[in-house]
Amino acid sequence: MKMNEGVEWAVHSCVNLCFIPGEAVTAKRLAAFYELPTAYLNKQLQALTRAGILSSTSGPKGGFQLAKAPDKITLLDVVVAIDGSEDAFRCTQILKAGPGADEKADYRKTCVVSMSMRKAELTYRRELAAKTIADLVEQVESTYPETAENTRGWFANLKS
Amino acid sequence: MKMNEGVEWAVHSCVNLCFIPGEAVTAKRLAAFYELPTAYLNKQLQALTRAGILSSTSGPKGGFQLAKAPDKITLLDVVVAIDGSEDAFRCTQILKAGPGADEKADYRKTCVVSMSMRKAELTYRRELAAKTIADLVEQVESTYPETAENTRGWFANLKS
DNA sequence: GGTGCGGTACTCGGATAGAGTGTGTCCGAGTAGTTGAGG
DNA sequence: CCTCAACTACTCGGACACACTCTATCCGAGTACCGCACC
Repeated sequence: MKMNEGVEWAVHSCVNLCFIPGEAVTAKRLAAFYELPTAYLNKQLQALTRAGILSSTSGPKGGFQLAKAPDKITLLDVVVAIDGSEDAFRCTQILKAGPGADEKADYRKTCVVSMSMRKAELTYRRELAAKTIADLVEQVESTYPETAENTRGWFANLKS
Repeated sequence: MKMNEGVEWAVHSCVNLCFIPGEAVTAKRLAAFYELPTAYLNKQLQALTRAGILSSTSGPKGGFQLAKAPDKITLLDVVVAIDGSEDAFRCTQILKAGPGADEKADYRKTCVVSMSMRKAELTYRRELAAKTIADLVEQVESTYPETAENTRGWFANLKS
């Protein structure tokens, strides 16, 4: 059960975008910040764009920026955008192949195994949904006060 | 983020083994119950054995049986045995490549992104750890009272 | 000098290879029961 | 008739192919800016 590696990049990039509001930042610069492969990060940002989390602009002066307020973007949104919305536990309804099975039953809802696994995942998703990008930014700013300014400065210098 | 498919088989098999206590059941019979590929289910049962959840016996009259009391086997135990104990979210500490990074810092513990993801996973694992195989068996017996006897009967008939 | 048009440089976007892991299968290692010969 | 040993049949256990998804990359589609010709 491994999550897509791009989720980490995506979340960090969203946080960084919060430090540079009202400006389109290219995938190239976002990638340079963490020394990531540009093309691959671009792919993740595309996924975020498709999900409506970012908005993208082509051409010179183009790039990505947040499409929504940071407090409206949850960690779950980002995870789903990159990693898909499917549950980790896939109930294949093996009970249907068992003896005495009800062909019409939806065992994803009645099987106690499936229910337990789903319940656990639900708490997981709920936890992720409770955390927004704005929360993360706030946490960073209170714990590492210089980070915001440093990041802004770094991106400003790279511009030249 | 997809979990190993074998987890579903493993949990169901553990539950079935609870219905047939004190007897070694072969992978072949367990597989036949749900029409699963025998060799592959065997592989999962091996993993459960390595984890100390099942005990195995070779030769005729051999097979698998629970190595512990059902109320000492949690869903988390089974998931870890089959799917591994690694966290789904892998913090690669990309902050280390960023500007102003502390080379000695362990960002798995200080990075707010990593912390949030880990916290969510922790609630997930806690939920799984709170549910035992015995709980599932009890749930089945109270919801579908005839299942236990039917299962026992099915395995008894197959023996011939 | 002002205006409009074409070229250029730069960006995102999707289509395309390569690597790693999950999925499925096969044959060898080990053991209990059976059967046969010998005492 | 009893004992023992070899054989057989059956099981687990790990090694071996196959397929799919994640990882990584490249080239084409689209756009703002710049420069030049024309009015």
